This record gives sequence, C-alpha cells and structure tokens, in this order.
Amino acid sequence: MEKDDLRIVKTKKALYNALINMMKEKTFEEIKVSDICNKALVNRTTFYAHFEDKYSLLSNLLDNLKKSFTSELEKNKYSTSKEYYIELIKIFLTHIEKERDTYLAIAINNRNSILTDMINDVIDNDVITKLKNDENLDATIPKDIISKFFIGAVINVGMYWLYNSDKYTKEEVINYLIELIPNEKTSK
Amino acid sequence: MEKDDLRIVKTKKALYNALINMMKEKTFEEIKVSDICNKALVNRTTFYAHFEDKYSLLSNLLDNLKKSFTSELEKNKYSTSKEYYIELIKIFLTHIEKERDTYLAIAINNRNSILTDMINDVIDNDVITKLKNDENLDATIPKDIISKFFIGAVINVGMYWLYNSDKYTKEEVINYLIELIPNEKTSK
DNA sequence: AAGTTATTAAACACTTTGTTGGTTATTTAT
DNA sequence: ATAAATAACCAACAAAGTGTTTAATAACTT
Repeated sequence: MEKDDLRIVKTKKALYNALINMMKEKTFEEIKVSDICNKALVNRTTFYAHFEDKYSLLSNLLDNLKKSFTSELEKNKYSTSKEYYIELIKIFLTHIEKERDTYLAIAINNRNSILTDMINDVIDNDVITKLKNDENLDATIPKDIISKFFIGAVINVGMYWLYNSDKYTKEEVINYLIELIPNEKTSK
Repeated sequence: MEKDDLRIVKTKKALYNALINMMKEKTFEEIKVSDICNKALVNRTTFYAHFEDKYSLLSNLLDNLKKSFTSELEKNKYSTSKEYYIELIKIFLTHIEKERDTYLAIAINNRNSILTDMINDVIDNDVITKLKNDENLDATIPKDIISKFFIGAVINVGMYWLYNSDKYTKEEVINYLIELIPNEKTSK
C-alpha cells in the first residue's frame, strides 16, 4: 500500500486545510505555494511531490467535494420531477452545511460557477431522464433550460445562505426554495 | 483634456480586446501581461502606465460592462414586480447578446459569479423597493431570497444560452424565462 | 508648427515557480 | 522490535514573470 501511508494522508490533509483557511481571507491568486506550505507546516518540495501546482491542489479538493456530494445524491430515489427536485434541494443544503468552510472559501473567491458545473455534471443526465418520464411537466419549455434555471437559482440562494446562516435556518431556506421552484402545469 | 487623447483610447481598447480574445482560448491565469501586450501590439511599459496589473485590466473591463448594463437598465420603469422582472430579463439578454464576446470570455473562465455580484449591485436596491410595494407577492418568502433565486436562475440560463445561441433564439429564451419565474400568489 | 505627452526600448532588482541531489525521519511489514 | 522502504526535509538552482526606471522617439492637441 502506498496511498494509505499515514504521512501522505497527513500532509495532504494539512495542505487542503491550509488552502481552505487562507482562501477565506485572501484571493486564491494572492496565495503562494510557499504560503500554503508555511501554514500547513509542510516543506515546499513535499508539496510538489504530491501536486503539480496550486491549481491542481484546488482541483483535487473540488474533486473530493464532488465525490462526497455524488455519494449523498445517490440516495435520492424519487422519480417524479417535483419530488426529485425537493430531495435534491435538501441534500444540497445539507451538503454545503456539512462542508461549510470549503464552500465559504469557494464563494468568497467568486468561484461559484465551479459549483454550477459540478452539479450539472452530477445531476444533468439524471435530471433529464427524470424529466423525460414526467408527464405533468409543461412540455413547451426545453428540459435543459429548466435544468439550468433550477440549478442556478438553488446555488445562488445556497451561496447567499452561507453568508447568512444566522438569518435563516436550513429548514426555512429549504421551504422557500420549494415554494419558489417552477410548478408543474397540472392544469394543462 | 488628457483622457481623450487618441493614443490612450487606442491602446486601452487594444488591450481590452486582446484580453477578451485570449480569454476565449486560455485561462485568465495562464495569460501573462506580456502575452496581452504582444497580441495588442503595445509595449509592456505602456501597459503598466495604464493598469496596475492584469487584474486591474479585467476589473476595468467589467466596470465598463457594468456601466453599459446600468444605463440600459435605467430605461426599465415598470413598477409591478412581475412586469419589472420581465423587462429585466429582456434587457439582460439583449445586453449579453450585444456584448457576446466579453460574456463568452467571462463564462469560459468560470467567472460567472462576477456577473451575479454585478447584477446584484445594480438591481438589488431597486428590486427590493419594488417588491416592497407589491401587494400581490407572497409575503412569506423574504425578498432577498427571491432576489437571489431569480438572479441566479436568469444568469445561469443566460450563460447557457451563450454557448447555444444557435439552438434557441433570444425571444425563445425570454419566453421560457418568463414562464419559469415564480408566479405571484394571487390566490392568497 | 510648437509644445505636450504617450509610447517605446533596454536594463534592472525582485518574487515566485518548479526541480534536483543528498540527508533525516517516519511508517510499514516481517 | 527491527530492517527495509519511502516520505518529508533542506539547500541550492535555473527559468519565468513582475513591476520600475531611464532616456529616446513618435503621435496627438491646440
């Protein structure tokens, strides 16, 4: 076993944490590799043994986030589109609550669209097939548009909530979002 | 007059254009000041005579965009929230259509949240006061949440449309968005 | 057409990056 | 508990990019 070597696990974790904490105070671009290493108490040579550069460090961090989110999403087994969206909202908000520090770092650094891309990657196929089977939904609006609309709205509210966790509880935000998402045109 | 000196106008424009065109092919971080200058046929010393660094160049570019968008928005004199939103959507899509190159550069570089911030800056006060006077709107959902929801959704669809201008016309996208925005709870 | 000022060119110190070779310390597996 | 393996450390390095300065040249304004 190479990857489970405690030293590797320890240094990688230290580097991730250092990056997250610094991103809460500085722009990602202002952060130098040596800054990260100083904060993480890791030698710069060691950094380069594990990551190509700081971009690779950030991208690995986001990959981990994506994996964690994906695995949480797989529990969503609702089939109708409305129920599916509601469950997705709950899972997403719970996820960013759990990983608050990381998401704050991303939000402060204006990298929200990375999240948009990530969530698109994760749910797009899933959502589109779900929407296909949903008879209730208004057929005049293309599914890809609906998906973008929904994802953009939820992420933007989610990121806003990060800064205002004291203003609204998670449950409140979830309820607001559920009320706001486009209703099926059942009358049609 | 200093600022109207043709040489200044010309070099600044050349630098802006060079940046926009390079951002369509490269990451902003990969673009070096000397790259911009080479493409713009401007000496590097001249660059530093006008801008602190490349971040300042980008930020000035976005300021210009913001000014142009703001002045277009000022024509929106609708008072009810629904009408206001519809007009906002039209103005926004027309705006990104006009400035397609710049927005594409921003979108490709994952800097969409800069737009979110910009639009929030521009309309937030405006929208909130409009919503205050709107009796039809469901009072149980806070106005800031509605605003974030709406802005996130519209920007995400707008950015998606940039990549798919051949798939949907502007008018189609506008109509989809109008159908998707949260309806007033007139029944309440 | 004269005066002003932006642009250019070359050279500079400085910071950050990414790499290398040799040494020390930690972990794993026997 | 110890030996073998390998990760982390340290110092030094070349290369690339940044931002500034100086003096000469070119372009614009009135």
